[in-house]
Parts: sequence; structure tokens; C-alpha cells
Amino acid sequence: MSENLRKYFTTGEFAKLCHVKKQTLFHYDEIGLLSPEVKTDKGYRYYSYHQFDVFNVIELLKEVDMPLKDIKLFLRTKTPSELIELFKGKSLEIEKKIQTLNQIQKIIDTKIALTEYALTVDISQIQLVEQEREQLFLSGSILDCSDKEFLKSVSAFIDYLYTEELDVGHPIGAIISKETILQEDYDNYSYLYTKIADHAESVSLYTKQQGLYVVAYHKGSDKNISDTYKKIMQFIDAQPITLGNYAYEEYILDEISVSGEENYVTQIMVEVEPCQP
Amino acid sequence: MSENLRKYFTTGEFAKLCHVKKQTLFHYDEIGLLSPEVKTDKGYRYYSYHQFDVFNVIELLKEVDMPLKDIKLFLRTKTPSELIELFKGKSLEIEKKIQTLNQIQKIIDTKIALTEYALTVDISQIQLVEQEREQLFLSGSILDCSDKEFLKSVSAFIDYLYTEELDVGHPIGAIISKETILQEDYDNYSYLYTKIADHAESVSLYTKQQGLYVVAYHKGSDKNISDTYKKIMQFIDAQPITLGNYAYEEYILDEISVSGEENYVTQIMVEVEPCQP
DNA sequence: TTAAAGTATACGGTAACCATACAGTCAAGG
DNA sequence: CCTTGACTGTATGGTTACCGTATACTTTAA
Repeated sequence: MSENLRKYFTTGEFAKLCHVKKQTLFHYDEIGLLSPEVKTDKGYRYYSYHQFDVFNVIELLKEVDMPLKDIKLFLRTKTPSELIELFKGKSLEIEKKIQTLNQIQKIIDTKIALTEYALTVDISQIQLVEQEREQLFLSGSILDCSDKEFLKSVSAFIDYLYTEELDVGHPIGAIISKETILQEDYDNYSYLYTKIADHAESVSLYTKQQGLYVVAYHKGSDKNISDTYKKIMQFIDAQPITLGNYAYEEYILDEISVSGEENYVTQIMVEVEPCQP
Repeated sequence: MSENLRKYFTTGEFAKLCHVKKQTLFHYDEIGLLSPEVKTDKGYRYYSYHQFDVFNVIELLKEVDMPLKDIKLFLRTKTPSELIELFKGKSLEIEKKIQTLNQIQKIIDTKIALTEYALTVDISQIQLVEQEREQLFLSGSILDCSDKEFLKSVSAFIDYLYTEELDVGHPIGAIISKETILQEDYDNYSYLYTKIADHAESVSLYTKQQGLYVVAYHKGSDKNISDTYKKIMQFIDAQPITLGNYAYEEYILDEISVSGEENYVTQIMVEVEPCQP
């Protein structure tokens, strides 16, 4: 805690201690953020080990996204109270950042799970399966709507997901009604939807009913989705079941995991009911 | 999930949806990272809402510090398995980042606590107090050592703190022995030390003994610390106590919270023992 | 004292944008 | 149908926090 002796680090040594490049220290000296305690007439820089503490604070503030300019200003004008105030603010920011990272991780984990699932699926098979009920977040009705209305709905939908931080990585799916299917108007959806965080409260959710579903997969652009729907209808006709109220479509492989529309895979889940005897 | 109708967003609309500037989308188009699905002959850009998913993945990867170049490469060559692999790696990275942020927060909280404490202290007072035992991490011995040895010790000390992630924001202090104090050689320290994380195991720690300490504060450069030590010795002489084996010095206000050496405050804790009757 | 290792300065480049200026385009109302 | 205002495009320069490299000078250890 004294400097009676010439206990100084050269730039290179100090850089190593700080785990940065010499360049960085030159830069900090240049902008007046952290200058060596001693500079010889030959221009050689010498740092005291006390300056390591200052360097650490700089790194700390950098980590919480404070620009060097502001760090410099702070270091110039600081008082103990200002330090406390600044740090308390930064502590909150970090809290928030950690939350964000947690959400990102959730999204990533969801996408991994979805993609792993997609890889296990035999897309040529059509099956009748019992599915659990699911809570979905819906857009406003988009049945028979104009392009403009559609865009507005999509915007509002996405915006709500964003502001309420509801996105956990599930894709945006679409709901199509029995009537629309029967009219073979396959891109006239009734709603968009997405699965959201389990614990989400304060949001009015729609419940995808527990029950029987015909599950099929469509590969390629949904311009050709009618082909797959035809197969589904044939499948239904061959079983003692009838078409239910809604079908749910969602991409399980899309541009984020495969390249080109021709490789997309859409999962179609058609609600069905056993025939009355 | 279709595009039979011209359900497209303009650049401005899409930018708003994505919460970025138009500029950013121009930039992404320019570097071929994310180009609009449609571009008219007049140069107008139109984005489909499916592209929102892609944009989201880009943002996601950006958040985990992936350069746009790499994101582009990934999006070009991706397969489901590659996506899974990449995301699993990123998930681990996030884990680590969260840990780092947690440590930074600890450091910040420590610095706040220390500084708040410093503000409550009456630096003109010398007091005899009973202190708890404390676990300290020590440098190698630096008693009577050369400048070079000193620098090496400091480096090794700081480096160990860094690699073992032991720093939780406590300042680096110094230990000075009874003998050295009596010789009035106030900057010939025996060891450097710092308080470290409570739970730290696998580290050989030194224990600052529980017992009686004379606590004083020194304001200003430690070139003049002898003044304060003189007062301390007078204080000791006036009490039924004798000097113990070690004294501990640490900055409680230094360059990180005040500007200029003249405003630094060093806390000095001198081990003492009651006189034998 | 000499060679190796380290240091300083200068100049250029990078990423991922942002700001601004200027010109062309679109769409809604009169 | 045309005008007007809101929007779109390109182009250019600027920003932050550095990194790399070239060149020349110092220091230090043999």
C-alpha cells in the first residue's frame, strides 16, 4: 500500500495481469480512461498494482454495458455516494439481464426439444392419437379477413407476445375450422396461436381440447398442403370417426432448422370424434 | 402459413415488429443475412411474417455473442442436427454467462456495502474493539523482498484470485508484522490478503484471529501513514494492552470511490493483547 | 556489448450498426 | 385524377472499442 520503491508493472506485465492486450491499455491511456501512474521521458508506461483495482472497476462497468466515455466521466467525478447509487442501478440491470438470459435459454431448450422430436417422426404416417389438452395463446380472429386486417392481427399478436414476454420458443401455428377445411380453402385460417410459458397468468388462453386427433405431416410448401389434407380426409373416412371443429397446423421444421421451403415439415393435428353408433 | 395473398410487411412495419431500426434490416439485407421475401423492381422490400421467426433466431444468436458472419454461415448450411448441436453449445455458454453475472453482482454488492460502511465511519476516532475471526486468502511472503519478488508475488496472488474466481469485491489489503511496525518500516509488508467467498474450499486460508483490535483510520497517501501509526502507539500505551503479532491495512475508500490519493481512507486493524497483570 | 525480448507510435481495419441527406414512391383524400 | 404527406430507397460518413501489423527504439540478460 505504498510506493517508496519502484514497484511498477510494465505495460505488457500489467496487460497479462488484467488478461487484456497491451493495445487495450494503450487505448485506455489514449482516451484518458486509465493512464499509467508513471511515464518515463522515453515514453515507457509503468502501472502500480493499485491501478489493478481501477482496471477491475472499469471491466466491471464494461460488463454491464457502460460505454468507456461514461466510465471515464464517472471515474472523474465520483464520490462514495455516487458510486453507491451507480452500483445499485447496475445491480438491478444485472438482475434483468440474468432474467433475459434465462428466457433465452428456455427458448433454446424448446427449439432443441422440438427439433429432436421432428427427427424422430415418420412424416409419411398418418395416425389417430389421443392428445392431452393444451393451453394456447390466440391471435384475434383472422377468418375471411383482408390482407391488411391479417397483417394487423399478426402484428398485434407478435407484439403482445413480445411485451408480455410470453415467447418460449414455440413456433407460430394456425387454426383452421371444419367448415373451411370442407371448403378446401386451406389458407383461410381462423386464428394464429402459439404455446406459451406454463405459468402464464393474467392472459386469456384458449384450450386445445384433450381428445382424439388425426396427426399427419406435410413436407414442403403449404401451397401443396391440400394433398396432405386429402390423405387425411381419406384416413378419416376409413375409420369410425368424423371431423371435429378445428385443425391445428404448426411447422416442426422450418427455415430455422432446414434450408428451403421444400424441406419444411408441417404437423397437422385434426380434431376428430368417434362416430355415433 | 401460406402466401397466396400478398400478406407482406414493408421494411418499416417489419422493423417495428422486430423492435429494431429500418437501418438494421437494410444492413441484414446488404450482408445477405436476412433478405426480404419479395423485392419489387422499384427496390421496395417486403417481408413475410414467417421471416419473423428467422429474425428471432438471429437475435437469439446475437444475444449469445455470435457474430453476424457466423449466423449467416449457420443459416446457410444448417440441418436439424446442426441446429441441435449449436443450440446445446449455446445453452452451456448462457449458463456460464449467468454465473459470471452472478459473480459480478456479488462484487458490486460487496463494494456497495463497503462504501456504505465507509460513510458511517468517524475516521478521526481510534477504538479498541473485539473483532470476529475472518478467513483471508494470503499472497506468498513479501517481507524484506526485492521489487521484483514483490511484483511476482502480487502477480501470482492476483492471478490465483482470477483463475479460481475468488474475487468477490473486497479490496487487497496488507499485513504488517509487530517487528516491522516497531522498526517503523511501514511499507515493508509481510503479506497481501483479501477476503474471499465464504464457501471457498480447496484453498488454504489464513485465519485472522478473533480478539481485540485497535481500529484506526488513515486519511491520505500512505506515505504519511507513520503519523497514524504514532497515534495508534500512543493509544496502546495509554491502555492496559500490548501490541500483538500483526496489523491489517485495507483501503475502505480508494480510487474507485474518491478521486485523488489525499482522499483515500485506509482502515488499520492492529492486533493487541491485554497486559498480563 | 550484443542479441533477444520487450516497448512505443502510427496507420489501417473490423463489427454492427446509427444519422443524415437527398431523391424517388405510394396511397389516401379532395 | 392528382396532389400531398408519409414512407421508401441509396449513399455517405460517423461511431465504439478495440485488433493487427510495420517500423523504430529500449531494456535487459548473457
